[in-house]
Amino acid sequence: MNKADLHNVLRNKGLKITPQRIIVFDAVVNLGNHPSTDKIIEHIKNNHPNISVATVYKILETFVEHGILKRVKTGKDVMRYDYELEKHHHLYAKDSDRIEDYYDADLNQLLEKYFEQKKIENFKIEEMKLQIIGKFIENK
Amino acid sequence: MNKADLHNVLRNKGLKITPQRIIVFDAVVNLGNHPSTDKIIEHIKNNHPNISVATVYKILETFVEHGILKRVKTGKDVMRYDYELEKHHHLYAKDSDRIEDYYDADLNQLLEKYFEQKKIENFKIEEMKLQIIGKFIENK
DNA sequence: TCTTAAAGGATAATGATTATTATTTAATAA
DNA sequence: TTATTAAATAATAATCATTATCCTTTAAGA
Repeated sequence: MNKADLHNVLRNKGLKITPQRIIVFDAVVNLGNHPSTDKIIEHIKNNHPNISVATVYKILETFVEHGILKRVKTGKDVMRYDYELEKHHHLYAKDSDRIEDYYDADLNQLLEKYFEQKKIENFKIEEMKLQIIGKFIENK
Repeated sequence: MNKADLHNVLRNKGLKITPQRIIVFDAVVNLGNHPSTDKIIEHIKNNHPNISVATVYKILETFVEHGILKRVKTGKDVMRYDYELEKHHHLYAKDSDRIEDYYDADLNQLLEKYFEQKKIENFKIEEMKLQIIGKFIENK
């Protein structure tokens, strides 16, 4: 999902293409992904002060309903949003509360193969997400 | 972590062993694990109506700080608690919002082996949690 | 027991989210 | 291009979970 796709997706779903929706989507993208509601609202307040907070909440809700964004959760108490729909996992550092996407086709394949053999009783797998918890190492 | 251990853990951490703490811990265990704050408070209200809600919040916070409980997050908006400290993953059904623990030593080994070879740049792995999303199949 | 720091209880305050309702607007067709 | 209308937005009030405050009680150790 990128900015250009948004138009089409909204149209296909029968949702109106409004400036507010574009602005909210841009905000999530510009904030580098995984922003919290706070961050999104703050960003929009700065750049488009005439958009109502209630509208932002409603748009986020609409986007999640229609699969345009996903909600991500960490151990902390805030909701965060993710616009990348391509299959990926998350690197998460508790101390800094930082999240990064982690793409790894080999890993996906490994997991899929594994669960083709090893069936889980009474459960049909649709999707798998690995949360890799640790520390980011800053290189000086 | 089981009920019997709680005493020792509290004592070792220099935390006081209070009836309220025991009751909150029991509530989480009795609720079958992964209960939401709501469920915990409701359960305690029914069985011990003289415990303050604020106290329950404070105890949950204390338990998380000291690793006695962990917070679990789903895609939904509520906080849930997990007392099982043994390494495990989660089966999660979006529709019913149900979570089950999933133990799989082979899987743990597979993942560990995989990441021994495949290093992630600038990241030191401490822990991995697989969230397996899908549907529970009820058998009639 | 006595002492004291820690913990609990009650309630107010906070703050994020949701609901409400009037107004505006995007989309469609005439 | 304009008119129509359902959908979307804005503003604000209401809600509700969580946190803070402050006073009282209690667990733990001397």
